[in-house]
Amino acid sequence: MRALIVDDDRVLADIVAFALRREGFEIVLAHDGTSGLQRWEEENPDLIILDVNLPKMDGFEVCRRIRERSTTPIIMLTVRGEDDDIVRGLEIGADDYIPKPFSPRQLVARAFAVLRRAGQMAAPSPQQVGDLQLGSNRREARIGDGEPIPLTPLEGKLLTYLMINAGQVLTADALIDHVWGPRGGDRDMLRQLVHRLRDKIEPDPGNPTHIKTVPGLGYGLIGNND
Amino acid sequence: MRALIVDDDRVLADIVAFALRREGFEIVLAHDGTSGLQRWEEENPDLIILDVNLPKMDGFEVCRRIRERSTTPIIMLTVRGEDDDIVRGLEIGADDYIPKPFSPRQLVARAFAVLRRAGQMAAPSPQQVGDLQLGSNRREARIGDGEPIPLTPLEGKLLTYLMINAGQVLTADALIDHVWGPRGGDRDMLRQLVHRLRDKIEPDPGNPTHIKTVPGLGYGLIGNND
DNA sequence: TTTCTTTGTCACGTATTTGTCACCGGTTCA
DNA sequence: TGAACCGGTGACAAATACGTGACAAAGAAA
Repeated sequence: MRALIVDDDRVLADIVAFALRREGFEIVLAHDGTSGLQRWEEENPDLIILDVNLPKMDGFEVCRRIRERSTTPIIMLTVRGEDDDIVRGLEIGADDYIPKPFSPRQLVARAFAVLRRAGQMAAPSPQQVGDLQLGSNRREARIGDGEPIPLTPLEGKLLTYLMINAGQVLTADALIDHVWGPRGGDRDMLRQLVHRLRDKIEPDPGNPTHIKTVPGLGYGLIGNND
Repeated sequence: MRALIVDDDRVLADIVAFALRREGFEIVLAHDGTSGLQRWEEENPDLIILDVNLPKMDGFEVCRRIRERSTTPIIMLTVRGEDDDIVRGLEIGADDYIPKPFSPRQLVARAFAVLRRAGQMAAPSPQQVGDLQLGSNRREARIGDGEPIPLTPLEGKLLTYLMINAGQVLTADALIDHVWGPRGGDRDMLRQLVHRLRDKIEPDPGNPTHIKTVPGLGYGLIGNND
């Protein structure tokens, strides 16, 4: 279980992180709205704790943007008494809100409650596709129960994205966008990256069993059901 | 089990002391902030009950100073309704708070709850990871049963944070944030700090067995299960 | 003050990672 | 048939990340 905490109050964020870690969560931290959104994309957490007041982009906006693309459970931290905030948050799609001040215990309890509710519908965030496993820090992969294979940052990014979308074919442009950002990469670089990744995770790189090529389109990770 | 009670209201302090004694605690009393801090250093209690309103140095300040050097559980006594106090207390690192007036039974229950939580974290993370031990004031480390190794304040801060998150890889930014605070440090400083810490706690600094580096990401303490 | 400890700054060597390019074989299409 | 295109591959260059040592600056202790 991985939780993303977005709060510009670093002390409070640390407290929350501490409380959740104690329950076995892995923690990803962000301290403003935009980087929160970014970390969400990169890390694909199972739970998001989101403060309302944030620099750069407020919690509502972050929540709204996440909801455009995902149903990851979101708990918002609001200032007590701001009923408008609460209503607005729930309208936008937050799963729960916790008014400050709160006890760490309360937060943990709500976190589990939200996850329990979500657990029935949400597909598990895919750390594993077929016999391919991705380490929690996205820096190592494992095939079956072989040795962990270290990945470079770009390789990790690519494989993460492929695994999240396992079974689908992703266009070259989409992959380039995600790995290098808009206007950051080109086909050559992607070809090279795929090549290097295959070298590591394909038993026979000349005859790939994980990353398939769809000529004229892009690449896809072969999922459990295709 | 030894509990330190810091409260200038001697009657209340006596009641608390009585309730805890009945549960088998040894009690240390202090009636103002500075002497509370002093008794904490001398007695190294397992639990601290800390009033907010104190002569000489208020409860927040005492709490903050203790947290600079230790994770001993702290329960703060606040005046009911002062939400700001509660938030501030938790931010500063208190483990729980009890609004006055409270029943002794409630206090005892919370004390045990806090201790239980603290005890749990003693197992997987905090003071000991693998053969690495951290002194309670986090100014010295020990490997196996070798000589204690003195640490500088920054080294202690870094190692503490790594130990709390043992087994997880922490990003360079997160580490910098935690050691120097926001916008306080840079990569160079972190590299140096890690270097110096390794010099002290790694038998062979060129081939680290405790602090592993994950290129492009950060560092992690190798835990009991990886 | 001097002295010692701790922390910050910088530069260098090395290894890793990433980007660039050229070439090859296969396919498509006129 | 052959030109154009696409993807796979290897070689190499550029950029970056780390570890390390030396030294300066800041701060604490004597």
